[in-house]
Amino acid sequence: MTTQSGSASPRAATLTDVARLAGVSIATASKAINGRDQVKAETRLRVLEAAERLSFAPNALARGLLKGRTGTVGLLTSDLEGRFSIPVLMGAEDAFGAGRVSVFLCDARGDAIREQHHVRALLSRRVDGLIVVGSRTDPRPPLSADVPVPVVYAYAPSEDASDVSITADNVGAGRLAVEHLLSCGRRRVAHVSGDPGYKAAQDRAAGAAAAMTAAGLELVGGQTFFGSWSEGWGRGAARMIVEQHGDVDAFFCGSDQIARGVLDALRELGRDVPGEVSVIGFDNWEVLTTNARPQLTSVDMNLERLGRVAAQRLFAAIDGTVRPGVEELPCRVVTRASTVPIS
Amino acid sequence: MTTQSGSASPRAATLTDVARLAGVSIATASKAINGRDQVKAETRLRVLEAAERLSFAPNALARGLLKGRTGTVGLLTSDLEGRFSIPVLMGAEDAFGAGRVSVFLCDARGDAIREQHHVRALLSRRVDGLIVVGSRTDPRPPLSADVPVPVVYAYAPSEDASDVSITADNVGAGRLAVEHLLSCGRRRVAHVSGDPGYKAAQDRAAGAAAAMTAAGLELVGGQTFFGSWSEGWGRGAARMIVEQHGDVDAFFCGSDQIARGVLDALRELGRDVPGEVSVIGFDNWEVLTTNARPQLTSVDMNLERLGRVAAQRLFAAIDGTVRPGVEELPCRVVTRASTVPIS
DNA sequence: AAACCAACCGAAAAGGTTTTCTGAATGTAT
DNA sequence: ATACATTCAGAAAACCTTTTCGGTTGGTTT
Repeated sequence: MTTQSGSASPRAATLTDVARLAGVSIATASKAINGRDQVKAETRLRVLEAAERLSFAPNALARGLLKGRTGTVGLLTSDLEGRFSIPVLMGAEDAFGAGRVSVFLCDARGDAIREQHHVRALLSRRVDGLIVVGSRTDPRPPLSADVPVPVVYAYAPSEDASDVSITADNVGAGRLAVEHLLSCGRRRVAHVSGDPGYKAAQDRAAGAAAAMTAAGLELVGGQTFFGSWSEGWGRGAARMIVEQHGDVDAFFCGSDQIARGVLDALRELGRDVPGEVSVIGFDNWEVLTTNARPQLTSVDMNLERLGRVAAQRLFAAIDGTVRPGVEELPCRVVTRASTVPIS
Repeated sequence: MTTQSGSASPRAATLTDVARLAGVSIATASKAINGRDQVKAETRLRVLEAAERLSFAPNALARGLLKGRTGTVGLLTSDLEGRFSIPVLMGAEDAFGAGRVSVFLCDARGDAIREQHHVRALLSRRVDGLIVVGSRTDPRPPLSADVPVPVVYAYAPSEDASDVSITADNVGAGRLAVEHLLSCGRRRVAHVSGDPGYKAAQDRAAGAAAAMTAAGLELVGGQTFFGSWSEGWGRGAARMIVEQHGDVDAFFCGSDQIARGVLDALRELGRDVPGEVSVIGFDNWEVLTTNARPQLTSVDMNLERLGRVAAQRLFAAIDGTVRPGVEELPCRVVTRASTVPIS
């Protein structure tokens, strides 16, 4: 049964209504509500009561029109389903939500046309700035140059070095992971990673290799085993490596999914984790790490922090202070049962 | 090195600029741009060229102020990290993005105070409507009554039956899952589910029991085995059930995580899936289903569609047409290797 | 008593767009 | 040539808030 809404909303209360009810001019009402000091305490009280009674909410459109600042920012993501954008987005939303800023969310689905379309819409709404969130750490083409508001690129940096970009330090992360394994007393470390077409995969591998070299060691097999970001690849790679290099005593995996596969294969091969072999994953995806047997140590990219930092940089840029270039935030190792020191 | 931005953005072009450049009044410019028919073709062309040259974008604030409609809606979610909100959000974003509507995203983190705060901010920005997305199907308290714009509740319905709510048909989903297992020739179906405090768990269990009854059968153990939404519980429950009811030939799991645990346990017990036992999960979470051995059949709640429908209902409500009550959308079974007909 | 000061309030402009109504110009019918 | 219809352009109001500046009131100083 379809009905017409008899919506009992006559009209949202305006400052004029408040002023009339309080028996003052709109100028005074405005000053009273905004805490300006040109109004007597008693009058202010009267105005505030009136505002309360009418549940008055100042019209942000009118205010934005007047002040040139809207207190809104656009958050442009390329793929919401990807699990990297979400934490970044949360961090940003968090940092903004603390203040008086609201966030427009747009998903471009990796389509440049759609992205352009969204940018236009956002500019038309006079956002104060934009955050562009990518799903890979490979640099991406910048937005068309004539965007009249500050832009910050998060996770996926801009190709243009004069833009402001925030991303995760994947080289450092690779180093951290290997150093953690070494600190557990391991020496024969294999690195199983995903699609080599990802810059993140290459960076982590570079960091891992560097850390091994620094310790006077070499990765098992003398290389990184690239494949796909799947459990299946993890299983296959682990079996192959154990067969060819029986003395392997640690796996640094390029993702938690790969690590899950490695863990499964090791169990089936009768290798004890963490007794004989240590395993560390990447991404610290709770649902995978905490359900693994044993629970999985993993590298956390701190994406939420990344989002927060991006928001802060955007704030700064809106206030006119910019620090162009790519800022790489450190990752951290979250230790669980799959890596323990050799006793 | 921090620098002051020499931002080369003098000022966004306004309609006045366009009009001046085209040598017409702003009224004519407006009409030309908006396709009104009070303007000569040749004049319109001149205006459009001018607008193009200045890359003019009409100020949505001014327009919204005047027309009373802003073309924005608020999307209020209670937990972004939860994986149920995201697809709904995507569907809604999608449905809106197709038109001229932009979406404000707010995450209340399950905190009523923060929610209230966000609602106020959104109303201050004069959104045309609100979608409230929950992370569980348990009914939730409605927003405070004096919200002057239409509200649609998605996934988590409102406790107030006169509100508009869209959710997933979990009873029907339970029935579907069991019917699928029966159609594969199974008769001894066990139902392993998660936290019984979730309405979704109860609903699915009810649907499953009903389907068994309708087929003249009974669930293995005469009940649903509730526990937690984890792989660990799936493993433990499967072991227990196989021990106590050795003739079990199918598992309906309350989540894909539980199903993963069940699959692991069955493999370790030497029970062949899908040869001896069929397993069906719930949520159709790709990363879990497609990486399972064998790949996991699962019930998909179609959350993206749910988001889209919510957006459509909101559109309708904004246009004055409302259909109060809880609308339950059907789920569907996505068949993979873990369930095949007995040959 | 005159001049001055402080405290408070209100009028008005500005911000950019849409829409209505009036006005001008051109063309058509008588 | 006059009356009239038609087509197009522009002036102005409206939307709601903030802020500046001028004005009023009452009290204080010389």
